[in-house]
Amino acid sequence: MGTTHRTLHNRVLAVLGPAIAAGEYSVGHTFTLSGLEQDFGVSRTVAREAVRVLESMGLVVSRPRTGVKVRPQTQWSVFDPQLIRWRLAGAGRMAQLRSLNELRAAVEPAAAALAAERGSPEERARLVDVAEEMTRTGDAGLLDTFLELDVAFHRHILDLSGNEMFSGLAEVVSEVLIGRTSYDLMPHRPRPEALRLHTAVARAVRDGLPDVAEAAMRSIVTEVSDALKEPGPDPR
Amino acid sequence: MGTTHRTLHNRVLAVLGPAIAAGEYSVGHTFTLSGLEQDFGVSRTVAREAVRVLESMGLVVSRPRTGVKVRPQTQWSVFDPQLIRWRLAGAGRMAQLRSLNELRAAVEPAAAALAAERGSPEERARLVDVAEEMTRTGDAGLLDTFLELDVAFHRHILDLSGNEMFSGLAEVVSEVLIGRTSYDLMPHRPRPEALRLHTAVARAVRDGLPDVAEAAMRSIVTEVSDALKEPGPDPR
DNA sequence: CGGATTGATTGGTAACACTATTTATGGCGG
DNA sequence: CCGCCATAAATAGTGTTACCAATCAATCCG
Repeated sequence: MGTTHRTLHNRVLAVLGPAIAAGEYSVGHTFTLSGLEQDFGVSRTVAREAVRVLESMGLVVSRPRTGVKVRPQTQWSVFDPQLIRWRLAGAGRMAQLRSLNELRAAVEPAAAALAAERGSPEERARLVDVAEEMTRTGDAGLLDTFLELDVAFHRHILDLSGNEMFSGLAEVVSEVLIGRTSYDLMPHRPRPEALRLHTAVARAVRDGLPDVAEAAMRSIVTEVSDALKEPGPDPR
Repeated sequence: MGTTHRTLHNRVLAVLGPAIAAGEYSVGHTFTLSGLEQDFGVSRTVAREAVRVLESMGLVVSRPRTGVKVRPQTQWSVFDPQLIRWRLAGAGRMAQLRSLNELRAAVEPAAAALAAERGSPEERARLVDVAEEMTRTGDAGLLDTFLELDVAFHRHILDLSGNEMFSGLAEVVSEVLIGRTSYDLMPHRPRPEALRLHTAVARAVRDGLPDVAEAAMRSIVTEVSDALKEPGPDPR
């Protein structure tokens, strides 16, 4: 958790951001700079810098005479990686995971298709290696290593898509995969079907078959979102 | 063009941001705060606030003794609406439009499917009204009104999806639609096929048919991306 | 009821001390 | 004479304080 608390305003953000993101302050609640100065024991400059960042994320607006007002969620920059992290860390975690998974379900199949069309042959071939390694570690029950490979697999496809916006989701997808396992939303042993599908995606990408890659990836992500719809951690 | 130049640091951002986003400063180029103070004729505080915002978008890093360094594009928050606007305004316009369209092609069909499942019957029905109005104005050749309706149509579907991240793309999709017409990347008269498809999406959503809505929307967005792939009238 | 007043709060400037980091220096051992 | 490491100096961001200007919601008064 080496979150960069290098500067003072980042330390203020690390407290204020998650609190606002978690809805601990009602929409319309207003802070004052002097209030923030006192609460955090920082100078005006630092408080202002923190507010500027929150403002650029759409979490608050700052106006003279009014103060720093919390905006409704609909105005937030919901794709900001920092905001996503704050929400994953706090109360909105499940809601955030759900919407992120719906996003994945939409984006990753498209990314797989593009990856099959673009990307160098070597890089596409490397994907098969990762998939096979996943099968090995999955069968062996090496969960930590498996997670790392899973993350690498999905990130690689997003990068191969050649679309910077898809690549930009890699970080977020990683956090979803990690968060999912650490909150027991995953079967403790990877399902054979899932492993088979990952290999299918990899081979289709390697062989330059966009439609096949897209379909296989769609199976992966919809299977996952079905699992998330079920109430709690899987019994049995 | 009412971009909020209310504050001084926003005016600095309005110049610095687009310049960096357009790649006018090579990766690794370093500014100094005192340099920015002089170039823009602002105080240190203002320069620092601008840098803080750029930093939170991943465009630069600020370190002691080193200065404010431009980061490689792979580190940028490519979903930040502000950054997207800057790129659409400048040199990276076509590239940005292309990646945004690929994103739309992935997201909007999924959003249409979700909209058919969720959302109140009244709101879903309203979509049909918009589609029919589009057909009327389209046939009549009222291009400005048609664009407004088109924007409203797509925004409405993204909102009805009930996924805040999809809704969060509404602003961006609007800018794509607007930018597309204002840069002559669209037929000057809406194609009858496109009008028919919009109506088909609307009816499927109203009738609660996710698969039909998804398929029809997919036809819309892939048709558009095909149009973008063609060389087209080179602007400028 | 409408327009002027006012005071709370952010916006902006300036000057200075602190701290981190790079670069240069110098001394020491080989 | 060379190489290496410790140390000092230079430099740029970081943080603090104080003060004044601009804004605007609320209030007061004609």
